[in-house]
Amino acid sequence: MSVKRGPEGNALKHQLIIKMLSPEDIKFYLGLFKDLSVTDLVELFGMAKTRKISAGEIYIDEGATIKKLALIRKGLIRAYCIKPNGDDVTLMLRWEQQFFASHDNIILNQPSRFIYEALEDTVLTEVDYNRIENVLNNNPKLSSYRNLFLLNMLAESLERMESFVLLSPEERYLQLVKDKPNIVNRVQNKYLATLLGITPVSLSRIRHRIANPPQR
Amino acid sequence: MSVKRGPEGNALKHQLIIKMLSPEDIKFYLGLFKDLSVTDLVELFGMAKTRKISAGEIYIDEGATIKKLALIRKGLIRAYCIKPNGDDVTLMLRWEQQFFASHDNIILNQPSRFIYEALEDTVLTEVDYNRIENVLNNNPKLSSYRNLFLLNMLAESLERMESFVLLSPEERYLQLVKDKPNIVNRVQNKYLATLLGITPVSLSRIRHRIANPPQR
DNA sequence: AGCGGTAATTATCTTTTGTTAATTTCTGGC
DNA sequence: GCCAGAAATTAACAAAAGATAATTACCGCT
Repeated sequence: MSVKRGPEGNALKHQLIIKMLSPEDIKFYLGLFKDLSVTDLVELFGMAKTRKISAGEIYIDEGATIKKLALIRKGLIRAYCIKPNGDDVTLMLRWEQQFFASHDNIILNQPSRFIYEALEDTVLTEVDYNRIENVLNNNPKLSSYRNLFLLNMLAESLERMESFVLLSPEERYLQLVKDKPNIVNRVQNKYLATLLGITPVSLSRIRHRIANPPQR
Repeated sequence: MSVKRGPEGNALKHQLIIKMLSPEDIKFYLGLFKDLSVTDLVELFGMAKTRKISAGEIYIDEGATIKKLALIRKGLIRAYCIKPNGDDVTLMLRWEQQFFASHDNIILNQPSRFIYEALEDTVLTEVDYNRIENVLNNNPKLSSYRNLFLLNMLAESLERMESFVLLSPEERYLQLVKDKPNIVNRVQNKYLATLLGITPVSLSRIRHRIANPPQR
């Protein structure tokens, strides 16, 4: 009896966990992480919860300390913060098939300075980073996946940084329209403006300039 | 004989490698990586080379493809790129005890768009990332160190990004002076200006405004 | 100490952005 | 389909930044 306990226990655990992941979930994750085994997927997402957030609702509030890591299945999330003078500034937009995390909590280990709200009705899969950290550390395949994600996030962040140094506001807007036209359509201009580091009024003028090029 | 070959070979290898790392090097690295064993350090830096670059010299040129990872022991490195119109823009500054890498090569797997030059006589320890990648992947302690570094780089990059969205050019300059006064002193203003996303002329005016606040 | 080249500052002018407020357009809810 | 509130645009003005050029300050080198 005692001999079989270990394996039996594991098998049981897996069965239970697999029940929490629907077949569609498994299929979805397998599509995203092509070279991961179902076992690894279950290990990662077994303790994941699905959450629905309706448009306008706040997902992570300022001051939060829970290390949430979420994958967006449907919808759109905006991270913003409130400047001392009161107006809010968009720092990040995330949409379908993208991960995001309260980065103050996970990266800087401090209460979140940012607020994460849903701009559309949103469905996401969330895990508590504390609970998966061990799994990530001990499973080499998952470790290298985390590494890959960090590299991707870094690349994205560096690219955005470059855009501020190398491009004018107008060029940044044109780049955004070119690279993410669907997002431009889904998000209000006032949020896009602060994301680009300018005011909504200024973005409006830029759009006007683009539509009416100065003829001579 | 054949029984002892493995261990013996390893011991020999270590001895040879340790010879390449001077006692000062070992001490230096131990100070930087407090919880790494000497064995791990040797594994990482055993194949590292020391390079001296004199002020004004280029370390990595545009179009380079070698995945260099370097630790600055002394001196200061500037990464910049040349815009289509011809003027150069500083993207990054790195100095003592900091790592840097040709990030186009390592992160994006493409020829470097940037040029890395020494602004001062510089001494650095360099490794070919291809050669240490296996070591990093297979040694859990080193893996988690790499992870930590990626997180730090990400945090830094995000902070810089935030500064572009949340602060005015003047506030960015004040922040730079406050956070890195020694770097401000070591680097020419024209390089600081483009790092802040403005022109040297504009930085000069900002400095003037700060020195002569508008009295009323 | 003096020379020459570069960096930094200043000046002038143009363009762009920020700010505030008014006006128009859009949109969701009934 | 209408109405209220929000978003986007437009307007008007102030402030800041870009561009170019001239001037001044600085620095390395002999």
